[in-house]
Amino acid sequence: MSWSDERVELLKKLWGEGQSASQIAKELGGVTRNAVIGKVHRLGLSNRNGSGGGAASESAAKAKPAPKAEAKAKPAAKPAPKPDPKPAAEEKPAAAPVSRVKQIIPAGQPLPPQPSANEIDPEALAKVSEIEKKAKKLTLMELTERTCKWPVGDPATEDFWFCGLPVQSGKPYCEAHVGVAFQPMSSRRDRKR
DNA sequence: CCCTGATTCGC
DNA sequence: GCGAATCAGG
Repeated sequence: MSWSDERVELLKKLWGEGQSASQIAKELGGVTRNAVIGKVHRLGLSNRNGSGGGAASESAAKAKPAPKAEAKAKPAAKPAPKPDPKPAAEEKPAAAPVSRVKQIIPAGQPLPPQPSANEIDPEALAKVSEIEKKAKKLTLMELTERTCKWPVGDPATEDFWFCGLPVQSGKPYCEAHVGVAFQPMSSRRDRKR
């Protein structure tokens, strides 16, 4: 794979968005994160720093102020070459947070539990619905051992995806979802019955 | 252990 | 120019 014009462009875009090198590598496909990083440097992107011999910035890349400010006005060029077959489906809120997720996932991997119809910490729920906006919206096949496997939406419709955010070490979900998945017992205390 | 980016250096 | 290997930090 070579760095075609378009690929470089996408690289710049994603890098500018603060995507990690590995993430960009995955999206580009055919390259490793090292390749991405190497290219980034050659392109002159990257941070200012000059520690020789190794290590460089400690937490420079992590912080991203708000460098977004460029409206590429490419002349007669294809506006958005998305070689990514993503079935964009965000017309409706489909939101239905967690309360009514149908748990009918094809068989296979670790299946997420269901936040029963119990009352879960409102705070945890709020956190979830908030992070869901940032969810990677991965498909079953894109899940890895380290991506949050929390299902969102109705598996029977197009509005279905997996959270996909980085898992909370060890757990199958990201921090927010771990929050609602593993209730401390405190809040689930018997609902008298 | 997982991850991150940075640098080096043979190709 | 490229990117794997390596390094260094979280």
